[in-house]
Amino acid sequence: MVPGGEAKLLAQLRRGSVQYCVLAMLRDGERYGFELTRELADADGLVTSEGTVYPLLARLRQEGLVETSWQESSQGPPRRYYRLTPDGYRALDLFIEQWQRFRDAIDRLLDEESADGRSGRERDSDSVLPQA
Amino acid sequence: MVPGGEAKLLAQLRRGSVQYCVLAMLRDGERYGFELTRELADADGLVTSEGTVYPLLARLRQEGLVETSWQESSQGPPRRYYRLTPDGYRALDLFIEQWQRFRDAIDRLLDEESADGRSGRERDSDSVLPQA
DNA sequence: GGCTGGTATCGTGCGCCGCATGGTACCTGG
DNA sequence: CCAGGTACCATGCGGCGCACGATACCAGCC
Repeated sequence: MVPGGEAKLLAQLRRGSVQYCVLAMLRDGERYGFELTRELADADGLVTSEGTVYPLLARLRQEGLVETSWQESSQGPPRRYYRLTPDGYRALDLFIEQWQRFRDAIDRLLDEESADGRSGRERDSDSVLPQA
Repeated sequence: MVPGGEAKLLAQLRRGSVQYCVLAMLRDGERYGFELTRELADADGLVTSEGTVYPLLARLRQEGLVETSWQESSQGPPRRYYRLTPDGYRALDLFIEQWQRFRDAIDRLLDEESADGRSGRERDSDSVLPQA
């Protein structure tokens, strides 16, 4: 079991959800890329980086889910602010619905099997039982 | 918004979790591929197909997370049964831990932003205030 | 015998997206 | 003038879900 295998595991898990996390973060007002990156990086279990966020934002823009505007900053280079379009809101709502179903499906599967719910499986009795 | 966009959305979401669902299903006894495929297909929010499951099982075998044995069936071709190895159990436990953190992170993000939870963001005060 | 349809296995190739890498530009402080 | 923080971006790789198609065994039917 390679150390850092968790990283790969999580990288796969994040697929398809990171972009909607960004949409969710834009729900109550506009933000800029660097800010979004920092917040995602801080969020427990969602360690991302600029290399993830910027290409992602470019895609969202191409798909018309967000709009942008440049605004000068008092310190540092100008920032590109992102805000949701109506399509963006719709996409987010759709995701939330799908996410809940997906999440519950996984939870159900993990719980059922772990919780000694072996009501009627034949279980051929040889069995390994690792004492981890 | 293309109809069937949900399918793509879910296909991405499933990434990195389907294989662990399979491991979870093998937790309490051995099963064969076709059976696993049907159960996953029936599970709400997890519509997969043989094209997903068989290559996945091959990978799990290569990585040593499952072992297999052929058993004849009273009707139809012989079946290849899969069961967890100790490494398989460990991988599953690791996933469950990571999954819960990930799941909670997403839930927190979706809830916070929707529930007007903007308690203490500094929000650099120069700026714009979009009246969305 | 041939034909259909269900059960069961497997291989190949595409597409998507997270991420590592590396590059540019602005501003401040030493 | 250079280091370091802020802010933006493009490119290419890798992994995995999935569509598609192939193979084989068995039962029923005419």
